[in-house]
Amino acid sequence: MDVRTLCLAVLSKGDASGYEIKKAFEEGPFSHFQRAGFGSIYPALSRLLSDGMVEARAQEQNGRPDKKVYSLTPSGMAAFHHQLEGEPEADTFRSDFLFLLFFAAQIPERRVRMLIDRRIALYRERQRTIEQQRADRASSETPGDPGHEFVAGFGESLYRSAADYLEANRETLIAELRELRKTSRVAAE
Amino acid sequence: MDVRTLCLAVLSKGDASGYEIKKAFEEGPFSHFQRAGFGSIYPALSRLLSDGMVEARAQEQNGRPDKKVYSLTPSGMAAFHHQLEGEPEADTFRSDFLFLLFFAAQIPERRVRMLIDRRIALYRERQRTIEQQRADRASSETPGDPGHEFVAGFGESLYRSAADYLEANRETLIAELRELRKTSRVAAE
DNA sequence: GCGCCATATATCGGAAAGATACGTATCGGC
DNA sequence: GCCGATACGTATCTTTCCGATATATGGCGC
Repeated sequence: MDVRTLCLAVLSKGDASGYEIKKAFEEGPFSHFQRAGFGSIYPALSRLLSDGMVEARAQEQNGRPDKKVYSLTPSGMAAFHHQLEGEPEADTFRSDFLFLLFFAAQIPERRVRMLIDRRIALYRERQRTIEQQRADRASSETPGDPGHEFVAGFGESLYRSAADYLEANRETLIAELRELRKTSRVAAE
Repeated sequence: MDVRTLCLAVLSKGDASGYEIKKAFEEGPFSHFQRAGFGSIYPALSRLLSDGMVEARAQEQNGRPDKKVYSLTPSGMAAFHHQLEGEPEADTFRSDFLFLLFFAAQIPERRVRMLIDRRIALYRERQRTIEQQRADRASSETPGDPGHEFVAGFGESLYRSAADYLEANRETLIAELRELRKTSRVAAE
């Protein structure tokens, strides 16, 4: 998904400024499976504007510089729905963490341990964040959007599995690394 | 991880040409958590070469154009190990699939069903691929590298969880979408 | 004999990301 | 009363990256 489409998606949920769109990718529900920075959002909005897919109005603010609030035009809405009809591209997953652990045999045991522990904490935190957000939505009056809930559940489930795996296999890895080091020391003699 | 480091990583496992490095990211164990295309690999190798981190020798081949086989220099090996000491950047996960499902309420039921079914098949296939590769390694003489096995196990486990979640929640999602459509029809009357 | 696929190197253009610049306002601590 | 951190807000610049493309050859099936 290119950043233009992502902007259309955010705007389909309500008007927003460039800054607010960025926040949607930092904190909102999108944050777990899409992202975009200022370097992509502002050029995307300019182009959407000149293509007539969004409209902008300057909103005065006391003190702060004007906010440019963008809203979807009918043409932009149509373009967004057209994008929803296309075939999804393959997911991308990139992990420096797994890259490092792949070379665990070249890393001191203490550091391996620390890397894994930190990662478990991170995954647990993400898991709890999603749980919390879902609980908040569940307690509010409006029934949650089924798609939103399904996606949130997917994320929650994956973070839990990831943390579970790390917890379950951490000691085995450490033990195997020790064994390996012992063997290679013997071989070197 | 920038592509230069990724090239060093592949070369640390043995000499290779640019084409072979690409294949390592398409089929090898790296493929599940890092990737790189020709457009990044060749420039990266040129720069590593001029920085003295790799050496190249042309290997003649009958018919085919010469293969340029790169190998790590001591300086390149040092740079690689230095990279292993740095703090890993945050993982990136991007999914058009989840993006689409987030907007499931705007998508026809048949298509939602198809998208999920295809995705389950994809995850199961990936899961089985890793299982197969691990089984092959287990049956060979050489004991697997603990880091490699740990990372492979992580991937296998995640693909399984992802497929399990989709299977377990597919019908619930569809039912909720039907309910939603019924309600909004009633509301429109 | 034709097209397609695998091997193989290399570049180009566009998209994207991170860093940075430029500004204002608030809030807490010292 | 001042300083730094944080939040709000728009925008560009440079590096990096990726997909498409160009160029070549050989094998295989049809």
